[in-house]
Amino acid sequence: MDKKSPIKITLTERDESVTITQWVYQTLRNAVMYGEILPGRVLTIRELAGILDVSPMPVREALRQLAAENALEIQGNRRVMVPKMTAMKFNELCEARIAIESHAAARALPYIDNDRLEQLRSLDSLIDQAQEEDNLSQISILNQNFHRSLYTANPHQVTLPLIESLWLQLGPFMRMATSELEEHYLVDRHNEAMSAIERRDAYALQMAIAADIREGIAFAGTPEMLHTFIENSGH
Amino acid sequence: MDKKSPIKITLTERDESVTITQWVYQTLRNAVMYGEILPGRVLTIRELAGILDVSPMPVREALRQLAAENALEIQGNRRVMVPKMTAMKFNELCEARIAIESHAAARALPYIDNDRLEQLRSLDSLIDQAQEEDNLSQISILNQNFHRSLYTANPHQVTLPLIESLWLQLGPFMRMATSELEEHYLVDRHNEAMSAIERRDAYALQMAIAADIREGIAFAGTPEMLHTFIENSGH
DNA sequence: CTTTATTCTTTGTGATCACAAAAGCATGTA
DNA sequence: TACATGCTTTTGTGATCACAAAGAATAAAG
Repeated sequence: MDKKSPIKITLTERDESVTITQWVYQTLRNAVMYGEILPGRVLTIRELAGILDVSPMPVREALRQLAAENALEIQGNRRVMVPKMTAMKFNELCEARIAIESHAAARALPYIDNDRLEQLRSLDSLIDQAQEEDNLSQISILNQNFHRSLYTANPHQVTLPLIESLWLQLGPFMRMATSELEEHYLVDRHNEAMSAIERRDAYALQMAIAADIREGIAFAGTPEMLHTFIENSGH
Repeated sequence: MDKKSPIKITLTERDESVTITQWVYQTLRNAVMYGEILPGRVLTIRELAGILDVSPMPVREALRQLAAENALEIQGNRRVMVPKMTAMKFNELCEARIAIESHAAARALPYIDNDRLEQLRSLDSLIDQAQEEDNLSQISILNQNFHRSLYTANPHQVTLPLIESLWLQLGPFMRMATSELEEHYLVDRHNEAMSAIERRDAYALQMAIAADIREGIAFAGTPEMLHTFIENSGH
């Protein structure tokens, strides 16, 4: 029955107020994000429908949406798979993150009021706390929240969906990166960012965000780590 | 029957080799791109299915895909509409274009070989030609092709889908912009870009691309033009 | 043993239907 | 006039089915 790797997807309780399609979408999105599905794995509608115990219809819609967000790849022969990663593509994704996110940060800066600043401070200290506790997955989540909170300060925000698409494509590697974070995190870039925000220094903020991204993914960029990853991608 | 504006969508012959969903997707995408559907207009699956003379199913899928690409907006109450434009949002979209596209151009530069260079030159001269003939819609299309051809030189390209999403959101305004292009196009930025490419000067290329985008949309950014646009958006 | 041809199975696509939620609409009340 | 209330219609969601194309497996031929 299950030719390929059996696919173990973390299932969460479905909130009644949410449509089945939305639930399937979130479930699959998390599965991709957390690397639960190997790159290169071919996904079939009926198989996923069986695993998630829903009809094929919501799966169809969720897959199409994820494909549109570049989280999944539609092969010429109308088949869907998790895209494979390469060292070069990984590099491009990181550089794209830096370009877009530092831009988004600078564009958000004028809109940061006291409430937002307080929220960012709170997230910052939560990250420090999680870092002391070595709670790696928590760090990863809080870090994303920090970035998101920063960018969404801009009420005319248009880049966040693009940024989220990049996060989704980097997926498991963003987590991988944080797994060795402590050793290399010599400078707390978030504190730098906070200070730049308080001084209303757009350029310094961009530098801090760029450094934060670059340092957070530096190791994943090292040959060893990438190699293990690309190997899994290969087949 | 038709409560709102009747929706006049340009229909093209459907190629047999293409799925109905893909054809519907392209048709609706063009309709949004060319401003055939007013912003704020609520779209219903069945209405579109009737207009396009297909079953509701392909329309459902196409709508979801376009929504994922930020071409359409899903309101809280599971309804789909063409997003309204505001002056601020328009500005954000333009600035985002500049940030991402100049980045994409710089990243593509090392990969531009002679074939690509020749292709760009050819497009450049076609644009000059269309400009002499005042063929505005042709200019708009060729201009997009020029940008696309430049960015896709990079074989590890990851930003093009994001850029296309921005183009889609700017949609009709990119055309609007070109309608007064001739008067303001004092400097041919494409020639500047070509020259930068030949000199392998990444910084100059970025500046040329940024200027090209900024000048191409400058008038749309003027109060008058935006006002007429936002008025239509308003209701 | 390898390669080609044929059958059988799997899978995406698209159509149709049932249902519940949302929207529209008319009527009634302050 | 403005706002609430009950009814009707519209609409998105999700399930099921038929079908053609793609894949996999088996058989036949070199």
